[in-house]
Amino acid sequence: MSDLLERLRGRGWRMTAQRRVVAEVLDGEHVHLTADEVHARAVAKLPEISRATVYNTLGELVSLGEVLEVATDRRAKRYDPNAHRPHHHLVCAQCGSIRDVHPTGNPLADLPDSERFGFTVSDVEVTYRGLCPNCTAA
Amino acid sequence: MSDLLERLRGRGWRMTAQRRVVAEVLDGEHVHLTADEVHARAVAKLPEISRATVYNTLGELVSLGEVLEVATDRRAKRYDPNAHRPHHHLVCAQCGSIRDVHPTGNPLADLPDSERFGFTVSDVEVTYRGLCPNCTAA
DNA sequence: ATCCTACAATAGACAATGTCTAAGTCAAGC
DNA sequence: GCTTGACTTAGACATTGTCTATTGTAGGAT
Repeated sequence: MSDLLERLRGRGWRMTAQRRVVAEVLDGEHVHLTADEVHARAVAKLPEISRATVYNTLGELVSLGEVLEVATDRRAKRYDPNAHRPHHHLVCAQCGSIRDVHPTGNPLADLPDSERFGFTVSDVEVTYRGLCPNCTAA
Repeated sequence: MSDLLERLRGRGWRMTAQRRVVAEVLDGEHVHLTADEVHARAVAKLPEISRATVYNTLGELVSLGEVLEVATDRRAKRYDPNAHRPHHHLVCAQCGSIRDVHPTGNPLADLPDSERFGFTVSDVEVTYRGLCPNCTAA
């Protein structure tokens, strides 16, 4: 994730303790935290960080294309640091846990012109839903 | 949509003016209203209907499988009365307008076991994003 | 090493969407 | 036409996110 910090510095980002902490929290595979979860973990490392700063920083990371926003359910947006490898999501309908998945096939090719209604289609997002192993057992 | 009212009566629904109005508002193809939009249109027909009733009724229709919830963007949930014909959505990234689409292919078959992480996968939701004809022109 | 200044962080008010509760109302069966 | 329990209502409350005015500070200039 220090790669990330380097990249951001190269883009003229001013490096602050708050931004470093947010970037650290968002490190790893299959990480999909809500803004509030990011805030909670950031506070653990830097108690005086404010909610607004976390929201601002997340918004900046999204604008810069370093983090993806995922809206898999009706609740809070989640932030996915795995922005540089295209993927889709598998969501547990019960507990909300999320995994990154890489289906075969190309859904963009599956949308015929007659179904495009004159839109310029640029992107597609696939969300699989089901029960995770824990919730299946219960 | 009177089909719908009949089906609901058959399931023991008490028929009220409020529920009838909500069902009427949700009639048609490519209809994807937010709860507030449903409320606004319902008020036009029945001025004293309350917000809570609209939310309750929408929730009941979703539970009964007569209406789908669609969360295409970070904003309000939308309600899709086209619940009995499986379909996906094409969303304008600029203005948020939505069309129902029917892609070829079967994305469920495109998720190998090795990418299921022990989940029991039951459903898949595909959201295409792009610019609608209006927003492309602008 | 210290100073400046524009950019960043803060607290908290505000906004949008959705949920809950207590009390009153009414559809439908008797 | 009663009765009753399901339905509706108004508005308080909860959650998530945004904005603003003020204070602080990173990093270049001196």
